[in-house]
Amino acid sequence: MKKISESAVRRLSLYLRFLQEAAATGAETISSGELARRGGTTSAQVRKDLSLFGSFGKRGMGYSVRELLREIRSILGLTRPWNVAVIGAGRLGSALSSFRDFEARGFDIRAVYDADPAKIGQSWGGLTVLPDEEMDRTLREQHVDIAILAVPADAAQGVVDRVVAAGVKAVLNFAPARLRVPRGVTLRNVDVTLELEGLSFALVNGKT
Amino acid sequence: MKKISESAVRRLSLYLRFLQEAAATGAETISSGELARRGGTTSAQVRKDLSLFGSFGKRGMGYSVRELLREIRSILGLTRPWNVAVIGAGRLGSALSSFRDFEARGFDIRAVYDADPAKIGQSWGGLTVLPDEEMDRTLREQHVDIAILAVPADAAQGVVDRVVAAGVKAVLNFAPARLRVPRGVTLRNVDVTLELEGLSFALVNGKT
DNA sequence: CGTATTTTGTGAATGATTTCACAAGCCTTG
DNA sequence: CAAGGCTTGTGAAATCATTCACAAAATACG
Repeated sequence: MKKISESAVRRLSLYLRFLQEAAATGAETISSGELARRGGTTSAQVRKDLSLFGSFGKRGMGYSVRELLREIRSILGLTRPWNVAVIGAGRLGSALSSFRDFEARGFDIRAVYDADPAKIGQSWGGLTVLPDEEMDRTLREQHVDIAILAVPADAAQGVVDRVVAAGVKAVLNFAPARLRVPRGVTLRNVDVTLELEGLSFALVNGKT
Repeated sequence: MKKISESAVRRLSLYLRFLQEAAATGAETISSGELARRGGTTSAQVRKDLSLFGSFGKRGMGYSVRELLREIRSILGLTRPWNVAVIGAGRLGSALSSFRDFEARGFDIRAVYDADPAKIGQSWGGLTVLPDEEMDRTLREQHVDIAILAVPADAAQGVVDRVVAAGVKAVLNFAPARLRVPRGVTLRNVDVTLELEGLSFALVNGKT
């Protein structure tokens, strides 16, 4: 299979969102031009992205919203639900655990962990904060696929090592730290400080 | 001036972090190879990134940690503090407002706003949640440079229009929505759902 | 002082991604 | 059912980003 760039996957995810919006308004079909307009890209880009996976459109007509929704969901692996755990029950972990949007998209938060005894046992919308000693066992038991790390930077590498040992194959890291994971485990970082510094650069350079 | 890619700026931001770590351990110099190792890139990439802005190293010796720190901070516009406002006092806004790391890096959170009367007046670490009607006036008064949007997706475009009208030139958007901003305003998105879907794709495709 | 060693800075080469441009397909209309 | 008008799918071209490879500069050391 061809190599798919990260940016292409990001755009597919965006197209999926636009398709859902279009479906909500009752649209039956949508053109690459319309998807491009909403995504701030070009129609050729949209068609190229889709062509990496097949031919889903009808010439002259565009794409069937329903069909393309189904295809992109399938490409992105969103036809099955994923089990997610949030590690770290601080303010950020709390915010992420309560984000109802995730459930709607098939990311089921199965557990929240923390090392702080004061936090353990607290209940958040049906979830109880578990002590981190139970992490290793329960991550396996619940077949957790994705771990979201909302822990301090200096704890992050230790935590990621443990979740990987417990069979987790995908990690979304919010700690401002560069983590090492073995081959076969996918890591993505959300680094707010980096984003702010990017904005700072843009401000002093007058770029858009 | 040459065009600087977004990824180059991201890497500079990372190098900055590594330099701070190195400085903390008392290191006087650092090589491109060492920076590359920590950043998961190559030494040639590091040198190329730096060469976009000047020649900061000594052949045979590497870079002076102190000097390169100063240079990168200057490149990224981090020699002055920036005024930041957080819009939306939900859980995410709360988490962001309390993130002490920002202050340390020169991003001063000057105000938090919300539209919900129940939240207004609450005090968080020296900041009082202000009603959104005061936004337009106080953003200007406080010379806010950067707005962090932590509001629901369907409110985001309206909010961004208002902060732009109030003179804000950089926006960090956490809402899962594609926003339109005029030329001269920089927008960055942090979209957790997109990241999760990227992980989902990796899981079903066995990619790293 | 000269040689060995290290590491930078940077053109040239390679690789990846985006844009262009157009033939081919599908629908509508008369 | 033929002509006209859209819109797709995709090679080719162009642009953008990364890696290579090496001369030049700096130090260390005998």
